[in-house]
Amino acid sequence: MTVIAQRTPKRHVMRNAILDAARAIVLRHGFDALSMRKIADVIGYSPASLYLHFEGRDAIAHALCAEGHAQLMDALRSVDPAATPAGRLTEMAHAYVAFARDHPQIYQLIFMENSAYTAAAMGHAGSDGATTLSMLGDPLTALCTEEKRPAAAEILWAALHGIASLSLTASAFIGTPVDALVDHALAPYLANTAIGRTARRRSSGRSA
Amino acid sequence: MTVIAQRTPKRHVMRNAILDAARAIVLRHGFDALSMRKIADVIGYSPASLYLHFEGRDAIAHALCAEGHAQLMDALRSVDPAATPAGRLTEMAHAYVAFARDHPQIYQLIFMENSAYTAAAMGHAGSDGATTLSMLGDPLTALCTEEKRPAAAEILWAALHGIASLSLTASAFIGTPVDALVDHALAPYLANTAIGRTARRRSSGRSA
DNA sequence: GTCTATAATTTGATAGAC
DNA sequence: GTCTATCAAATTATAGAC
Repeated sequence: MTVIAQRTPKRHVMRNAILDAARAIVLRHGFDALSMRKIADVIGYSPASLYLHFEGRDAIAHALCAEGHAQLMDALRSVDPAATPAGRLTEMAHAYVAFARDHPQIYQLIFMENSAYTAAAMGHAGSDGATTLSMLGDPLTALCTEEKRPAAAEILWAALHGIASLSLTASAFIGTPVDALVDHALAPYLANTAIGRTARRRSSGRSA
Repeated sequence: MTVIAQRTPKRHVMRNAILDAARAIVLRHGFDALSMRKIADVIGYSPASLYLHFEGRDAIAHALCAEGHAQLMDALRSVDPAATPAGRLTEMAHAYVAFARDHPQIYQLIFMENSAYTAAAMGHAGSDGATTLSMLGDPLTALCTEEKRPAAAEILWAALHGIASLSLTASAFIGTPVDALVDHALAPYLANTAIGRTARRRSSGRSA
């Protein structure tokens, strides 16, 4: 932690510069537009230099996946831990689709591209072992029987992903507001927790 | 219909040959692998000839979208029209996810690539005006109040798409069988139609 | 560590002969 | 309608100088 850690001082700096540039390109023009040359241009290095820090384009994509997933986990973690399980679940669900709406290219990279990228995102699983499923499973522990919880988390995740994902590719055909869809997906879990009204209030007061 | 229709006899033939080749490439190696040259190689024509029949790669992709969506509509239409609304809804939902499982590259092209391709698929909307939403809405007419039907169709579609889509990219993280997830998504609509047992039976007896 | 230079491909698309 | 030939560009990745 004192001397050894400084053995390669600039390694992280350069790596981060590459990832910053890559992230910017993906955010602006989508993942297909990501290339080694464009990254090199952005950071003012030659393309050859990138290979000193990453094996290739795919390794950078994998890193972006892990990073994006961690970002999503942070968003889910930002819910008020003092709230009731039902409240936390509601917050989390809305935060999930909001993340997809606010970072569509990242969301698409992580969950809509292919199973390798999804695995790169979930496999790494943040700095701890958190995944979308475990995050949703947490507030569900109080709302489901022990037995039904794993399946419940997957069911809810699938519902939220369906909403988030269709809102990116098929928004022209979805007339119902996204937050109303989310509230509907949550309804079975909140049936008699008297938080229905809260959920309904959230639906109205949301913007970009 | 007699003379005029024969004015351009081979037009459709060539067009179909191109689409057949394009479809084969997408099915085998995914949409990213689709290029004008590869199509030309497959059909034994020069790349230049393709431009006589399609504006470019994107036009071919659009045609594949429309075709793929029509194929999905056919799958949904193949449910027994004599069955009860609840039965038809159940059949349709399972047919939907089965289509995604059996034609993952096509499903991804239509619903997971971008909104332009989704619009190209849904906008065309088969030979009639059918879309995923209207197909699901049909059996729902008998199971929902008139008012709730449009939203119900979108909610169900989102749930099914979430299941289908995650089963393609995140299957490693989904432990619950796909058909069980579908049955769960259907449950609210089938609450008291006594078809729950039928749905449960379907879940066990499915294969590729 | 970084650069220059470049190899080796692949791409979409077009001009013009036939 | 189809082909040959080709353009103009982009891509990943590497070799070797510094």
